Amino acid sequence: MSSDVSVPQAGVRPVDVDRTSPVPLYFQVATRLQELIEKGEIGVGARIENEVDLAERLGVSRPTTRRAIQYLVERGMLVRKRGVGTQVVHPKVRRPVELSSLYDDLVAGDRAPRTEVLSLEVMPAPDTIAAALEIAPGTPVTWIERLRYAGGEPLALMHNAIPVDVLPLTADDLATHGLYELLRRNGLTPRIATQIIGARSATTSEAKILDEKRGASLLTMVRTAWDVGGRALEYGSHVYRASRYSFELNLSAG
Amino acid sequence: MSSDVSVPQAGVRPVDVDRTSPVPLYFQVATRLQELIEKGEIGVGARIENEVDLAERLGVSRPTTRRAIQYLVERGMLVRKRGVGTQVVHPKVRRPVELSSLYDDLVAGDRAPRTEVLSLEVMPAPDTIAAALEIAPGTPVTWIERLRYAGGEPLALMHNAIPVDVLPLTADDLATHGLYELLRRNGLTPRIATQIIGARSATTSEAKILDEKRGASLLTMVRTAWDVGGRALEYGSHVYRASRYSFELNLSAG
DNA sequence: TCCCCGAGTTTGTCAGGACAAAGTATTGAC
DNA sequence: GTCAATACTTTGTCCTGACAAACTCGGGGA
Repeated sequence: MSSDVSVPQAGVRPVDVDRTSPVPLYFQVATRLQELIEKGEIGVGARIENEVDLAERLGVSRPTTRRAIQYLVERGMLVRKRGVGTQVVHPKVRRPVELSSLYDDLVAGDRAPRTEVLSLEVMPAPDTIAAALEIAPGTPVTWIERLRYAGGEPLALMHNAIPVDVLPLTADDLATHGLYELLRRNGLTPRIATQIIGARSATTSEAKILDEKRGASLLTMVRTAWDVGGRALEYGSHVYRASRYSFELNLSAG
Repeated sequence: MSSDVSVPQAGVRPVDVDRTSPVPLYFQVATRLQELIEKGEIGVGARIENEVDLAERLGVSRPTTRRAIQYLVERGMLVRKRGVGTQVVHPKVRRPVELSSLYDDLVAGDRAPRTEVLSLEVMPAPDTIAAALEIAPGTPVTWIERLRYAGGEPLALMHNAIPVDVLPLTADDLATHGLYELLRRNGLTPRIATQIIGARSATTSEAKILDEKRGASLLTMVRTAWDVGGRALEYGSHVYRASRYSFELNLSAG
């Protein structure tokens, strides 16, 4: 096999682990390996040393080494095959990162984002929103309408509903902070969300607000986010100018 | 704590594991636990038995039990806290499942899908496609144009490019099998993909093919998929009728 | 009554050993 | 020379044992 030539055994220098440190040994090993991989010192496609030898040289047990490797395998940096060995995968294929967090970071990437709170009121939840949030219809929610700008242009019209017993909100808060930032600051961590992305033509009023022609294509996104306890934190129904915005996602299988 | 009342200890019947089976013990235990949780026999929020007792009653070692529990923790069904125990999380919060695989399963869900191959030819890759696939411009690729129906109506117009040295394709193959099915059958497993979802208005010819009015909103999706080795397998540029289709995604954070 | 401290519980980390299973490379027979 | 059986390498599974760290809860002291 010619591939053997291009798959050199990569070594990890021995003296590495610090047994006085409070950070677990397996994590120290994993971090060390990750560094070597990211610096390119182990090279894409290279086989790393086998578990047994690596454990011996680092002075830790095989289960500890194994756990370190497993950690990196789960993060998508390594691939193991029984009877073969453990290889470094291509950087392009890494990042099992769940998904681009939300939407803010996308606009924040290059263009100066700005958010204008058009309205904010507490009202009883209508049926559709109550259903999405899995709360009783009529439960008081804070209903927010915001207009997001990027690069001086309107980008998105966002509607959100947050149950008041989840978090009371004021317009001042939202003027300076993102909704998710406010949630997190109050100990409310969204864990999963379901999104539906679609498209439709702009209504006359939407077109006016977003500075588009009537009938222009809009991207729509409806989302509900839950925390660890399964409590719905937020419902959102947003429309984006398709001419200025798109969703980018990285998915990983297996 | 009143929560103790609502958090009963849930038991797992002892005789369960089959040591003659080729399926690993930890997996047998994990499967058993998962069944109990999904059937609701352990109830949301309930604490499961502690590792040590569970291991003893099942007749396996603690590491094995631990691994089984860990497996379910990683899948988002359980949450552990040191000094506290292991709890069943709310079903809504489960499913760190990466993402709905692709598109096929969505239409396959309820409506009878059908695919018509409009054209298939081998041609040198134009610059944009070559760039997306990270191959040299002019490298021969199979260029496919397909029309997907669901429930008797046209749903999407799909364009794909697959490098011929990745997989040679024929129209017959594609008439009866999905593109990803063909890839997988040939040992080509897409591992990650980047997608960009946007929207725009239909051109006249698109509107005609898709049975829409001119200027109707279309969902657009551009995707490149790579295998474990970082080799680009497929480039796709698809348009969907926004009136009949939307993307649903479940994302999970941290 | 309130607070702090310690005992008990439960998960987290780590070691060392043993065998099984899958893949690769070598050897041997034809 | 080709092919199949064998030996070897490497990861996968499983065990026993031990101690540490985080959390809960009850008792004792101020």
